[in-house]
Amino acid sequence: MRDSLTSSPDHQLAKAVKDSKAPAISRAAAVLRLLGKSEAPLGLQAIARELGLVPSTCLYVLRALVAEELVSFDPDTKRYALEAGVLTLARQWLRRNEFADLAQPVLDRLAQTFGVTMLGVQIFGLDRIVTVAVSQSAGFQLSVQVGSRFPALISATGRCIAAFGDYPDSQLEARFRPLRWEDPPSFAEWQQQVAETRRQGFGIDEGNYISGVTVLAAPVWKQRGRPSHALVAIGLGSALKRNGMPELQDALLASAQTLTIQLGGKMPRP
Amino acid sequence: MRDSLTSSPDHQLAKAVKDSKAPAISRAAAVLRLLGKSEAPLGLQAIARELGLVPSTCLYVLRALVAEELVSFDPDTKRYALEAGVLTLARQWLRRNEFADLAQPVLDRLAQTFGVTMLGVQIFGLDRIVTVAVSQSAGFQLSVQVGSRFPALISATGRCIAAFGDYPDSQLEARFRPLRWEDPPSFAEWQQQVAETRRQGFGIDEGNYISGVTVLAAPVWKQRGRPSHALVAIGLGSALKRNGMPELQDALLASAQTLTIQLGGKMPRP
DNA sequence: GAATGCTATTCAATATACAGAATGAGAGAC
DNA sequence: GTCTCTCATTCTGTATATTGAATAGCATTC
Repeated sequence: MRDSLTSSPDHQLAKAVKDSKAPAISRAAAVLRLLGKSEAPLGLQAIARELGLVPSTCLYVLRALVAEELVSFDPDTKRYALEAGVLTLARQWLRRNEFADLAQPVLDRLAQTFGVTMLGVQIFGLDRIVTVAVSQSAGFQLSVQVGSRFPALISATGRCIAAFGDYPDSQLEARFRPLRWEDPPSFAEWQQQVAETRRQGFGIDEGNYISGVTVLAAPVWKQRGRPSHALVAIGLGSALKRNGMPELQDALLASAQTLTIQLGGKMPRP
Repeated sequence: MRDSLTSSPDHQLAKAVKDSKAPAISRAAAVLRLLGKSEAPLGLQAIARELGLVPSTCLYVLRALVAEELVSFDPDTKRYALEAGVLTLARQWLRRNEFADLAQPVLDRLAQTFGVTMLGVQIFGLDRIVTVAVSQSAGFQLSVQVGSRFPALISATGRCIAAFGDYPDSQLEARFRPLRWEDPPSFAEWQQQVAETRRQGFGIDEGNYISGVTVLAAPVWKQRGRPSHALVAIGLGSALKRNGMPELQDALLASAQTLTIQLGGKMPRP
């Protein structure tokens, strides 16, 4: 997901449209994502220009999306925005997502016990991870955080993905290079940390991703092979050291193993 | 949204596909909704049969949705299900939904003060309402409830929509008839309650929708005209009577009026 | 082990969704 | 007031998405 500065016709979209036998769907998804990213409702031209679509085609896409209640249309301003229909889909997804269900009480318990923010994330290969469950020790604006996306190899979860995913180094490096850290490790340093992660069973990011913030991640398997999810603990570095890192590490690892078993998965080495 | 018993090719979909200039999008939306409704992942044939689609067309739709990460595909079982991409869209919608943002603290306060479950809902004409924010006095599985849909005229919110929407009686009755209540009022009784709602400024449902459960709803306006949202309080009838119904009514009405002003709307009678 | 269901998938013909130009419809400049 | 610029929208021919049949895979049954 490259940030599009001002107006750069979407190149990836052009390819997706060409290859697909249902290009309207790629266009529709691109429109939805653009509307999601935008701070304010957008007009037809703005959308068409940003995505490199012909205005008339774009209009038909938008009309179809409005008819499906995925996009709202204000007849006065002629502006389009996301509609609540997307919420309904998300709710349905959450309802039958086993991992989110099973992880939630675990996250709540760990967040409360150790005073950290806990995430349950789903892994999408080497591409990215998505937050699917959240528990915060203080305050509770749950739903706004669920659904966040991050590059796969960033922070502690990234070290887990690299450690247990069995990817060739060349692929890892290609994905590693463009990452943005506040305090970036070198690829060599990072590979050592990945090796350490493989040994310990969980990953640590000590202020690399965000200065002063320590992140722990333990992988969860749904099938044998590559991990499908992870449990993540996020805390201020100082707070974590005081509050017993070792205990949190043990608890995190144990919870991840329990979840793996509940999901019918298999840890890599018995 | 008619419940499709077993296998009834979707009639509404057929019409939507025909009228639209981008039928693939209607098909895609129908597939997403079907996958959302389904308890388990579905195979290609099952989806095509249920929606009345040609299997090959359905395959292309599914492939496009998989490419957009809105649908997941298990190569072993050849089954399709909703993917986490829908979550990301929902999160983006929530982030820039003014009503949900403004309503959340209000709902939290009312839920805690009166020991009731509070909802913020968005109104879609005479068709339906969608829950966009939730606060429960005990326990907190927020996200799973957000996104729920109900028929527009059901329960207390329905009386508000009828009272302040200025719809012709014939339309109201057509929408009223098919509603399912546990203890259904007659249309005449209901119209009296609607009149009462117009007088009081908020709607009450005392055990009609669900026996033993009292629901209060106060409308919120985003523009002049028809109400766009509502605040809803749900409690056991007995608990509500003890805990000071009048106070809750006043607080609900006051909060709805405050929200209306914050959203830049206008109450009907100055 | 062949046969019979069921799947998912490919393929070739054609109905139609789409691109691009032409037309309306407003908003602002002067 | 008129002109102009930009926006949304309609119109029309053609590349192509969709269709329905044909193929291929994979269990289960006989």
